[in-house]
Amino acid sequence: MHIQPNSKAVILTEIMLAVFRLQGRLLKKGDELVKPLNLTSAKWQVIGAVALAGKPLSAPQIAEAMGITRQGAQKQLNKMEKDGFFERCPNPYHRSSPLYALTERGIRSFSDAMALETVWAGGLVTDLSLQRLHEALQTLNAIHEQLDSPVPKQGDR
Amino acid sequence: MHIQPNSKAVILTEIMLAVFRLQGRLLKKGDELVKPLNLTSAKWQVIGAVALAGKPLSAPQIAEAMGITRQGAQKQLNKMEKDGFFERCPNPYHRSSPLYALTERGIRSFSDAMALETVWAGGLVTDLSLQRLHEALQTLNAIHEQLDSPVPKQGDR
DNA sequence: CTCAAATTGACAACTAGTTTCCATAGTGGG
DNA sequence: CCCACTATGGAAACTAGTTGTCAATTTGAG
Repeated sequence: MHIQPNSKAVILTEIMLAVFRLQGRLLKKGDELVKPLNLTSAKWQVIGAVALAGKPLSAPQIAEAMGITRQGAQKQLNKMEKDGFFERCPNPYHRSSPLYALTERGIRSFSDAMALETVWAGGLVTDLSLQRLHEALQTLNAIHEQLDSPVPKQGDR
Repeated sequence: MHIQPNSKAVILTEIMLAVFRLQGRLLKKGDELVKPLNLTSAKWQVIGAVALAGKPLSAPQIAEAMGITRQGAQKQLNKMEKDGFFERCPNPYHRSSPLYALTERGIRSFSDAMALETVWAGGLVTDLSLQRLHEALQTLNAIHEQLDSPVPKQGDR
């Protein structure tokens, strides 16, 4: 192989592969972690989006917060409302688009999950410095921003 | 909020969220990138696994290389064989588990995709230093290893 | 007010992966 | 050789997301 080991493109490719592997791992770990709470990683993320907002949100708002499509979020919400994690309440700004509020059960699930996650995450990174973690986070966010910017798409208003 | 902003657990949580966001973005970008080649990110990864191995592989070997389940890889392979990217050839070590070899078309798709990706990746990271990218990669891999370590697997050959 | 555009929810079909179960093929120990 | 065990492929049901279509609601320009 004659690939230059210091080429940015090559490193970026390796970062991409690392991101894919990590994502799979993290989802699986998350599923294990919150299984005792009758949650999955996906449901946990939905609950987290509303919990962190601190107020009921509409389905499209939740989708935006999670970075998934409106329909994807709606699907989860329909199931999770049926399962008692959320309840619909009237949206003063849009009669036919209800806000989803966490029920007692939903709130309890979120704080239980957060507690589990804090313990797990704290034990995971014992031999990585805070500095290193910070820099990695910044680098990932920088890549994400560059991914967003160069394709303005055709959506100019 | 009394969360310590410098707590490792908090940073790790943010890294996890960044990984999720990035993964979604990268898959979408990958789909766009290889769409002209009649590929998707998933198919591209399967082709890449075999191409990088440099020799035909069995379905379970491909699954392992990709970090997905045997059945997941098998599904892609069944479709991609039908679409002419792979052809089965006899496995001297296992009569009923064929090796999957890239066809001419598969080889061409891989090199076309790699060319597109190199151009794209090289243009993406203009304002990140090689050093930063390297460190981020190492950090991600370190996290991945720590995720893996408590659950050792069995199984070569 | 009215009509066009945008937003929204429901639904269907699809991609890509998972788990589970089954039948068969290969392997090694007795 | 035989028998238990493992590896494999196939199929089905499932999770979680996507795109696309449709009808109804909401909004805003004129």
